[in-house]
Amino acid sequence: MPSRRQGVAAAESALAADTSSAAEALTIGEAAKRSGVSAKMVRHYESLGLLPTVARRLNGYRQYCERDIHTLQFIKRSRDLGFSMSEIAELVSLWRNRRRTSASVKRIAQAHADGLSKRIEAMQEMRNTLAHLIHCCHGDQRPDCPILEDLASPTHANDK
Amino acid sequence: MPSRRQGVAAAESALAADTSSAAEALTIGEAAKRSGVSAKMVRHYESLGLLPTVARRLNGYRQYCERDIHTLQFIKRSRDLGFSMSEIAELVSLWRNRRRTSASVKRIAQAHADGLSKRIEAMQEMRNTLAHLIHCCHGDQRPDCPILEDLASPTHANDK
DNA sequence: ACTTGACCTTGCCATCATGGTAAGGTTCAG
DNA sequence: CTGAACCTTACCATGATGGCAAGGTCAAGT
Repeated sequence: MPSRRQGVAAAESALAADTSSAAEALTIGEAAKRSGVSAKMVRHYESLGLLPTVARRLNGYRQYCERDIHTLQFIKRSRDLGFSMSEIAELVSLWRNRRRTSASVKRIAQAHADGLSKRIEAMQEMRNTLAHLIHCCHGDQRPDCPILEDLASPTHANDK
Repeated sequence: MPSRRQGVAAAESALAADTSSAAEALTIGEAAKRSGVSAKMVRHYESLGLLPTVARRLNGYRQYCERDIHTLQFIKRSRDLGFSMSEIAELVSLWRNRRRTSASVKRIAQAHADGLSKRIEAMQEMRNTLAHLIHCCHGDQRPDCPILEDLASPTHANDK
Protein backbone atom coordinates (compact mmCIF):
# COMPACT_ATOMS: atom_id res chain seq x y z
CA MET A 1 0.00 0.00 0.00
CA PRO A 2 1.73 3.13 -1.23
CA SER A 3 1.61 6.12 1.04
CA ARG A 4 1.69 8.58 -1.83
CA ARG A 5 -1.48 8.83 -3.83
CA GLN A 6 -0.53 7.16 -7.04
CA GLY A 7 -3.94 5.89 -7.82
CA VAL A 8 -4.95 9.19 -9.33
CA ALA A 9 -3.31 8.62 -12.65
CA ALA A 10 -4.80 5.19 -13.09
CA ALA A 11 -8.24 6.18 -11.90
CA GLU A 12 -8.34 9.33 -13.95
CA SER A 13 -6.88 7.92 -17.10
CA ALA A 14 -9.60 5.32 -17.03
CA LEU A 15 -12.14 8.11 -16.99
CA ALA A 16 -10.42 10.57 -19.24
CA ALA A 17 -9.90 9.18 -22.71
CA ASP A 18 -7.50 12.00 -23.37
CA THR A 19 -4.43 12.40 -25.47
CA SER A 20 -1.87 10.01 -24.14
CA SER A 21 -1.83 6.25 -24.16
CA ALA A 22 -3.05 6.04 -20.58
CA ALA A 23 -0.14 3.93 -19.40
CA GLU A 24 2.01 7.01 -18.82
CA ALA A 25 0.30 9.77 -16.91
CA LEU A 26 2.38 11.71 -14.44
CA THR A 27 1.39 14.64 -12.28
CA ILE A 28 3.53 17.75 -12.26
CA GLY A 29 5.09 16.72 -8.99
CA GLU A 30 6.15 13.38 -10.35
CA ALA A 31 7.40 14.99 -13.54
CA ALA A 32 9.37 17.41 -11.41
CA LYS A 33 11.01 14.63 -9.42
CA ARG A 34 11.92 12.63 -12.47
CA SER A 35 13.35 15.57 -14.36
CA GLY A 36 15.04 17.34 -11.49
CA VAL A 37 13.17 20.52 -12.33
CA SER A 38 10.92 22.16 -9.74
CA ALA A 39 7.19 22.05 -10.39
CA LYS A 40 7.24 25.79 -10.45
CA MET A 41 9.74 25.81 -13.26
CA VAL A 42 7.91 23.10 -15.15
CA ARG A 43 4.92 25.43 -15.35
CA HIS A 44 7.19 28.30 -16.26
CA TYR A 45 8.80 26.39 -19.11
CA GLU A 46 5.37 25.56 -20.40
CA SER A 47 4.42 29.24 -20.37
CA LEU A 48 7.59 29.95 -22.34
CA GLY A 49 6.52 27.45 -24.95
CA LEU A 50 9.40 25.07 -24.30
CA LEU A 51 6.96 22.28 -23.63
CA PRO A 52 4.12 21.72 -26.08
CA THR A 53 0.79 22.61 -24.51
CA VAL A 54 0.41 20.10 -21.76
CA ALA A 55 -2.51 17.77 -21.58
CA ARG A 56 -4.90 18.23 -18.67
CA ARG A 57 -6.90 15.77 -16.67
CA LEU A 58 -10.57 16.29 -16.08
CA ASN A 59 -9.82 18.02 -12.82
CA GLY A 60 -7.48 20.50 -14.47
CA TYR A 61 -4.29 18.82 -13.33
CA ARG A 62 -1.47 18.81 -15.84
CA GLN A 63 -0.58 15.43 -17.24
CA TYR A 64 2.88 14.48 -18.40
CA CYS A 65 3.95 11.65 -20.66
CA GLU A 66 7.41 10.15 -21.04
CA ARG A 67 8.13 12.43 -23.93
CA ASP A 68 7.46 15.46 -21.75
CA ILE A 69 9.76 14.09 -19.07
CA HIS A 70 12.45 13.65 -21.64
CA THR A 71 12.04 17.24 -22.77
CA LEU A 72 12.25 18.42 -19.19
CA GLN A 73 15.44 16.45 -18.72
CA PHE A 74 16.80 18.01 -21.88
CA ILE A 75 16.01 21.45 -20.54
CA LYS A 76 17.52 20.60 -17.18
CA ARG A 77 20.75 19.42 -18.72
CA SER A 78 20.88 22.51 -20.90
CA ARG A 79 20.37 24.77 -17.91
CA ASP A 80 23.09 22.92 -16.05
CA LEU A 81 25.39 23.77 -18.93
CA GLY A 82 24.44 27.39 -18.56
CA PHE A 83 22.36 27.90 -21.69
CA SER A 84 19.83 30.71 -21.48
CA MET A 85 16.16 30.00 -21.88
CA SER A 86 16.08 31.47 -25.38
CA GLU A 87 19.05 29.34 -26.38
CA ILE A 88 17.32 26.32 -24.92
CA ALA A 89 14.22 27.15 -26.90
CA GLU A 90 16.32 27.00 -30.05
CA LEU A 91 18.02 23.81 -28.98
CA VAL A 92 14.76 22.06 -28.20
CA SER A 93 13.40 23.17 -31.53
CA LEU A 94 16.44 21.77 -33.34
CA TRP A 95 16.26 18.60 -31.32
CA ARG A 96 12.69 18.08 -32.52
CA ASN A 97 13.54 18.92 -36.10
CA ARG A 98 14.82 16.00 -38.11
CA ARG A 99 16.01 18.34 -40.86
CA ARG A 100 18.30 20.29 -38.56
CA THR A 101 21.98 20.65 -39.31
CA SER A 102 24.58 19.89 -36.69
CA ALA A 103 26.21 23.15 -37.76
CA SER A 104 23.33 25.15 -36.35
CA VAL A 105 23.53 23.32 -33.05
CA LYS A 106 27.27 23.76 -32.92
CA ARG A 107 26.91 27.47 -33.59
CA ILE A 108 24.68 27.96 -30.58
CA ALA A 109 26.94 25.93 -28.34
CA GLN A 110 30.04 27.73 -29.57
CA ALA A 111 28.49 31.15 -28.98
CA HIS A 112 27.55 30.12 -25.48
CA ALA A 113 30.98 28.70 -24.77
CA ASP A 114 32.57 31.91 -26.02
CA GLY A 115 30.30 33.94 -23.76
CA LEU A 116 31.30 31.75 -20.86
CA SER A 117 34.96 32.22 -21.65
CA LYS A 118 34.59 35.96 -21.68
CA ARG A 119 32.78 35.99 -18.39
CA ILE A 120 35.31 33.63 -16.87
CA GLU A 121 38.15 35.85 -17.98
CA ALA A 122 36.51 38.93 -16.54
CA MET A 123 35.91 37.17 -13.26
CA GLN A 124 39.43 35.83 -13.15
CA GLU A 125 40.76 39.31 -13.58
CA MET A 126 38.63 40.46 -10.68
CA ARG A 127 39.72 37.56 -8.58
CA ASN A 128 43.39 38.09 -9.37
CA THR A 129 43.20 41.75 -8.48
CA LEU A 130 41.41 40.86 -5.29
CA ALA A 131 43.91 38.15 -4.47
CA HIS A 132 46.71 40.66 -4.76
CA LEU A 133 44.98 43.20 -2.56
CA ILE A 134 44.04 40.56 0.00
CA HIS A 135 47.61 39.35 0.04
CA CYS A 136 48.82 42.85 0.78
CA CYS A 137 46.34 43.40 3.61
CA HIS A 138 47.52 42.56 7.09
CA GLY A 139 44.04 41.74 8.26
CA ASP A 140 44.70 42.87 11.79
CA GLN A 141 43.16 45.33 14.22
CA ARG A 142 44.65 48.40 12.60
CA PRO A 143 42.63 50.53 10.21
CA ASP A 144 45.28 50.79 7.51
CA CYS A 145 44.15 48.69 4.59
CA PRO A 146 45.52 48.45 1.06
CA ILE A 147 42.17 47.13 -0.12
CA LEU A 148 40.36 50.28 0.89
CA GLU A 149 43.24 52.32 -0.45
CA ASP A 150 42.84 50.70 -3.82
CA LEU A 151 39.08 51.19 -3.88
CA ALA A 152 39.50 54.82 -2.89
CA SER A 153 42.32 55.45 -5.29
CA PRO A 154 41.33 57.80 -8.11
CA THR A 155 43.76 55.93 -10.31
CA HIS A 156 41.01 53.68 -11.58
CA ALA A 157 38.63 56.54 -12.15
CA ASN A 158 38.77 56.80 -15.90
CA ASP A 159 39.60 53.33 -17.08
CA LYS A 160 36.87 50.69 -17.38
CA MET B 1 32.31 80.39 -24.67
CA PRO B 2 31.38 76.94 -23.49
CA SER B 3 28.60 75.25 -25.36
CA ARG B 4 27.47 73.19 -22.36
CA ARG B 5 25.70 75.09 -19.69
CA GLN B 6 28.29 75.21 -16.98
CA GLY B 7 27.19 78.50 -15.57
CA VAL B 8 24.49 76.82 -13.55
CA ALA B 9 26.69 75.75 -10.72
CA ALA B 10 28.32 79.11 -10.37
CA ALA B 11 25.10 81.06 -10.70
CA GLU B 12 23.16 78.83 -8.34
CA SER B 13 25.82 78.49 -5.73
CA ALA B 14 25.92 82.26 -5.55
CA LEU B 15 22.22 82.26 -4.78
CA ALA B 16 22.00 79.14 -2.70
CA ALA B 17 24.06 79.44 0.43
CA ASP B 18 23.66 75.75 0.96
CA THR B 19 25.87 73.07 2.42
CA SER B 20 29.00 72.96 0.36
CA SER B 21 31.73 75.51 0.01
CA ALA B 22 30.30 76.87 -3.24
CA ALA B 23 33.42 76.29 -5.26
CA GLU B 24 32.51 72.66 -5.92
CA ALA B 25 28.97 72.17 -7.12
CA LEU B 26 28.40 69.53 -9.77
CA THR B 27 25.18 68.43 -11.36
CA ILE B 28 24.32 64.77 -11.49
CA GLY B 29 25.36 64.60 -15.11
CA GLU B 30 28.78 66.00 -14.33
CA ALA B 31 29.12 63.73 -11.33
CA ALA B 32 28.20 60.83 -13.56
CA LYS B 33 30.86 61.70 -16.11
CA ARG B 34 33.56 62.17 -13.54
CA SER B 35 32.77 58.98 -11.69
CA GLY B 36 31.98 56.77 -14.64
CA VAL B 37 28.63 55.88 -13.10
CA SER B 38 25.42 56.59 -14.98
CA ALA B 39 23.19 59.33 -13.60
CA LYS B 40 20.51 56.73 -13.14
CA MET B 41 22.76 54.66 -10.95
CA VAL B 42 23.92 57.71 -9.02
CA ARG B 43 20.32 58.28 -7.97
CA HIS B 44 19.93 54.59 -7.24
CA TYR B 45 22.98 54.52 -5.00
CA GLU B 46 21.59 57.47 -3.13
CA SER B 47 18.31 55.64 -2.59
CA LEU B 48 20.28 52.70 -1.25
CA GLY B 49 21.96 54.98 1.25
CA LEU B 50 25.42 54.56 -0.21
CA LEU B 51 25.71 58.27 -0.64
CA PRO B 52 24.79 60.51 2.25
CA THR B 53 21.62 62.45 1.49
CA VAL B 54 22.62 64.65 -1.37
CA ALA B 55 22.36 68.41 -1.20
CA ARG B 56 19.87 70.07 -3.50
CA ARG B 57 19.91 73.36 -5.30
CA LEU B 58 16.99 75.72 -5.05
CA ASN B 59 15.53 74.23 -8.21
CA GLY B 60 15.62 70.72 -6.81
CA TYR B 61 18.67 69.63 -8.75
CA ARG B 62 21.06 67.39 -6.89
CA GLN B 63 24.37 68.94 -6.05
CA TYR B 64 27.59 66.96 -5.70
CA CYS B 65 30.80 67.95 -4.02
CA GLU B 66 34.22 66.43 -4.50
CA ARG B 67 33.67 64.12 -1.59
CA ASP B 68 30.57 62.70 -3.28
CA ILE B 69 32.49 62.20 -6.49
CA HIS B 70 35.12 60.33 -4.57
CA THR B 71 32.49 58.09 -3.02
CA LEU B 72 31.02 57.42 -6.43
CA GLN B 73 34.44 56.49 -7.76
CA PHE B 74 34.88 54.18 -4.79
CA ILE B 75 31.58 52.53 -5.58
CA LYS B 76 32.46 52.29 -9.25
CA ARG B 77 35.76 50.63 -8.52
CA SER B 78 34.07 48.23 -6.12
CA ARG B 79 31.45 47.33 -8.71
CA ASP B 80 34.20 46.77 -11.28
CA LEU B 81 35.71 44.28 -8.85
CA GLY B 82 32.36 42.54 -8.65
CA PHE B 83 31.30 43.43 -5.14
CA SER B 84 27.56 43.39 -4.54
CA MET B 85 25.74 46.50 -3.47
CA SER B 86 25.38 45.26 0.10
CA GLU B 87 29.07 44.45 0.25
CA ILE B 88 29.83 47.89 -1.10
CA ALA B 89 27.61 49.41 1.53
CA GLU B 90 29.76 47.71 4.16
CA LEU B 91 32.96 48.73 2.45
CA VAL B 92 31.92 52.36 2.19
CA SER B 93 30.95 52.31 5.82
CA LEU B 94 34.31 50.88 6.81
CA TRP B 95 36.09 53.35 4.59
CA ARG B 96 34.38 56.20 6.43
CA ASN B 97 35.05 54.69 9.83
CA ARG B 98 38.43 55.59 11.23
CA ARG B 99 38.09 52.90 13.89
CA ARG B 100 37.71 50.10 11.37
CA THR B 101 39.99 47.11 11.38
CA SER B 102 41.69 45.96 8.23
CA ALA B 103 40.63 42.47 9.25
CA SER B 104 36.98 43.31 8.67
CA VAL B 105 37.76 44.70 5.23
CA LYS B 106 39.85 41.69 4.38
CA ARG B 107 37.07 39.38 5.48
CA ILE B 108 34.63 40.92 3.04
CA ALA B 109 37.11 40.85 0.21
CA GLN B 110 38.08 37.27 0.93
CA ALA B 111 34.47 36.13 1.00
CA HIS B 112 33.86 37.81 -2.31
CA ALA B 113 36.99 36.34 -3.84
CA ASP B 114 35.96 32.89 -2.65
CA GLY B 115 32.54 33.35 -4.18
CA LEU B 116 34.16 34.39 -7.43
CA SER B 117 36.37 31.32 -7.39
CA LYS B 118 33.42 29.05 -6.93
CA ARG B 119 31.51 30.64 -9.74
CA ILE B 120 34.56 30.54 -11.97
CA GLU B 121 35.04 26.87 -11.29
CA ALA B 122 31.42 26.10 -12.06
CA MET B 123 31.62 28.04 -15.30
CA GLN B 124 34.87 26.40 -16.27
CA GLU B 125 33.30 23.03 -15.82
CA MET B 126 30.46 24.05 -18.08
CA ARG B 127 32.85 25.43 -20.63
CA ASN B 128 35.04 22.34 -20.59
CA THR B 129 32.08 20.07 -21.09
CA LEU B 130 30.86 22.28 -23.90
CA ALA B 131 34.31 22.39 -25.46
CA HIS B 132 34.39 18.61 -25.54
CA LEU B 133 30.96 18.36 -27.10
CA ILE B 134 31.73 21.07 -29.62
CA HIS B 135 34.94 19.31 -30.51
CA CYS B 136 33.02 16.12 -31.18
CA CYS B 137 30.42 17.81 -33.36
CA HIS B 138 31.09 17.86 -37.09
CA GLY B 139 29.16 21.06 -37.57
CA ASP B 140 28.04 20.15 -41.05
CA GLN B 141 24.75 19.83 -42.89
CA ARG B 142 23.83 16.51 -41.35
CA PRO B 143 21.44 16.28 -38.42
CA ASP B 144 23.53 13.93 -36.31
CA CYS B 145 24.93 15.90 -33.42
CA PRO B 146 26.71 14.71 -30.29
CA ILE B 147 25.75 17.94 -28.55
CA LEU B 148 22.06 17.22 -28.88
CA GLU B 149 22.73 13.61 -28.00
CA ASP B 150 24.33 14.69 -24.77
CA LEU B 151 21.54 17.08 -23.89
CA ALA B 152 18.99 14.40 -24.62
CA SER B 153 20.86 11.69 -22.79
CA PRO B 154 19.07 10.57 -19.64
CA THR B 155 22.50 9.86 -18.16
CA HIS B 156 22.57 13.26 -16.54
CA ALA B 157 19.05 12.97 -15.25
CA ASN B 158 19.70 12.25 -11.62
CA ASP B 159 23.01 13.83 -10.89
CA LYS B 160 23.56 17.33 -9.50
C1' DA C 1 10.57 87.73 -25.41
C1' DC C 2 10.37 83.22 -27.30
C1' DT C 3 12.15 78.92 -28.97
C1' DT C 4 15.26 75.16 -28.76
C1' DG C 5 17.95 71.77 -26.84
C1' DA C 6 20.20 69.90 -23.17
C1' DC C 7 19.71 69.16 -18.94
C1' DC C 8 17.18 67.82 -14.49
C1' DT C 9 13.06 65.60 -11.67
C1' DT C 10 10.04 61.44 -10.30
C1' DG C 11 7.94 57.12 -11.27
C1' DC C 12 6.94 52.99 -13.49
C1' DC C 13 8.11 48.91 -16.29
C1' DA C 14 11.47 45.33 -18.11
C1' DT C 15 15.19 42.32 -17.76
C1' DC C 16 16.48 36.75 -16.19
C1' DA C 17 15.59 32.56 -13.80
C1' DT C 18 13.94 31.30 -9.71
C1' DG C 19 11.60 31.17 -5.17
C1' DG C 20 7.91 32.38 -2.09
C1' DT C 21 3.32 33.03 -0.69
C1' DA C 22 -1.56 33.24 -0.79
C1' DA C 23 -6.08 31.46 -1.60
C1' DG C 24 -8.48 27.92 -3.20
C1' DG C 25 -9.73 23.12 -5.42
C1' DT C 26 -9.02 17.78 -5.47
C1' DT C 27 -7.97 13.44 -3.88
C1' DC C 28 -6.91 9.85 -0.86
C1' DA C 29 -6.17 7.61 3.66
C1' DG C 30 -7.47 7.09 8.29
C1' DC D 1 -15.25 13.97 8.18
C1' DT D 2 -10.82 15.57 8.64
C1' DG D 3 -6.07 16.14 7.55
C1' DA D 4 -2.27 15.62 4.56
C1' DA D 5 -0.49 16.05 0.34
C1' DC D 6 -1.18 17.29 -3.67
C1' DC D 7 -2.81 20.46 -7.55
C1' DT D 8 -4.43 25.29 -9.62
C1' DT D 9 -3.69 30.46 -10.64
C1' DA D 10 -1.82 34.91 -9.59
C1' DC D 11 1.08 38.10 -7.63
C1' DC D 12 5.50 39.77 -5.50
C1' DA D 13 10.65 39.63 -4.77
C1' DT D 14 15.28 39.08 -6.01
C1' DG D 15 19.95 42.53 -8.17
C1' DA D 16 21.77 45.84 -10.92
C1' DT D 17 20.71 48.19 -14.71
C1' DG D 18 18.32 50.34 -18.71
C1' DG D 19 14.46 52.59 -20.85
C1' DC D 20 10.63 55.52 -21.26
C1' DA D 21 7.27 59.03 -20.12
C1' DA D 22 5.77 63.44 -18.55
C1' DG D 23 7.11 67.44 -16.79
C1' DG D 24 10.27 71.30 -14.79
C1' DT D 25 14.58 74.34 -15.54
C1' DC D 26 17.97 76.75 -17.63
C1' DA D 27 21.19 78.91 -20.96
C1' DA D 28 22.01 80.34 -25.47
C1' DG D 29 20.53 81.88 -29.95
C1' DT D 30 17.07 84.16 -32.83
